[in-house]
Amino acid sequence: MIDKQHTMTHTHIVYPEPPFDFFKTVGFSMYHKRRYGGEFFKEGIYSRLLTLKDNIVLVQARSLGTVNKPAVRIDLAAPKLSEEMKIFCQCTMSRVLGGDRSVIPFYELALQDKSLAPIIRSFYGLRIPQAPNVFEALVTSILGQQISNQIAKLLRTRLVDTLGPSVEIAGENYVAFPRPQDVVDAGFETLRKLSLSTRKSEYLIDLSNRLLSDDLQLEKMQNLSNTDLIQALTSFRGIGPWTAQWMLVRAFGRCDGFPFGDLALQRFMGQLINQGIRLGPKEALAVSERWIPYRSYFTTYIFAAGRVDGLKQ
DNA sequence: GGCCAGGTTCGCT
DNA sequence: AGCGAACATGGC
Repeated sequence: MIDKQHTMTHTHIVYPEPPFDFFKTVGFSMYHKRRYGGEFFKEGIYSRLLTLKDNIVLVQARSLGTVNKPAVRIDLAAPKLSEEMKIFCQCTMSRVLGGDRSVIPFYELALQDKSLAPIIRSFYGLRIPQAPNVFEALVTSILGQQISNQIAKLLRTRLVDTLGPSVEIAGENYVAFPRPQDVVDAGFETLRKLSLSTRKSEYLIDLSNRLLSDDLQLEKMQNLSNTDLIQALTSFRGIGPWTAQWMLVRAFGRCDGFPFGDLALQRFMGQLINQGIRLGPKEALAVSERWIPYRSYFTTYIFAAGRVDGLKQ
């Protein structure tokens, strides 16, 4: 599977806290597709290229256990694999698979809620999959602003295919999510040619330049409170309340993010508790108070349910 | 065929 | 402060 002659490899097994459903979590992350952006899923193996500076590592994860006795085998392969990279990949994959945040406190709260209990049972073991880094999460969210989910996917795949570093391993081609430098190198015209709007192209290049010049140090924001984090994120051009809330959920590992401005979220909540009539942002926010401080989980679970078939259980 | 889909900024009134 | 335009495609 991996060409061992030209690569260094490393294997380890992680044991997430149960319940952990590998397939539901990966499926949710990838919309149950074989390929989604820089994520690949084939024959039970979830693959991704992770980048740190100039290093590129192929990471492959597969389930060895069950939902209640979870075990995940992680295989790394790269031309050169330092201890630093091994640790980086291990930490990153743990977040990507949502293994670092327990669902149990959320279940205790949600199972008391009659409207939510069936969804919890249907998606038992689903965790919150996170982007490997804040940059990828931000770019993905900016691409998804305003336009339909389908178009967002199209733009994302085009961006990854065109700008992302790629490697071929054992006859299989893998593409990594573009790094800030890749976006800057591509330039405005290239982004426009991918059908990104003038605004989105500007946002992405601006964001990448700030990251490269150390003007903006996203990972340092980890220490901020939710309120301060929202404040910090929305002070940048192209990041509004919707994007900032999704960052809490998808990038910063916060348990109580709630993108109340999201049209799909409002629709799903309307189906859940308002006879199918979409809630307004203020109503959604008011209703959500009963799920504090676990609204990132609520958001993930209601999207999982809503994507399948409305909210029909 | 028209309208709406997983927002946000900016430049007009 | 309040409004409309901007990226493309598919489903109803």
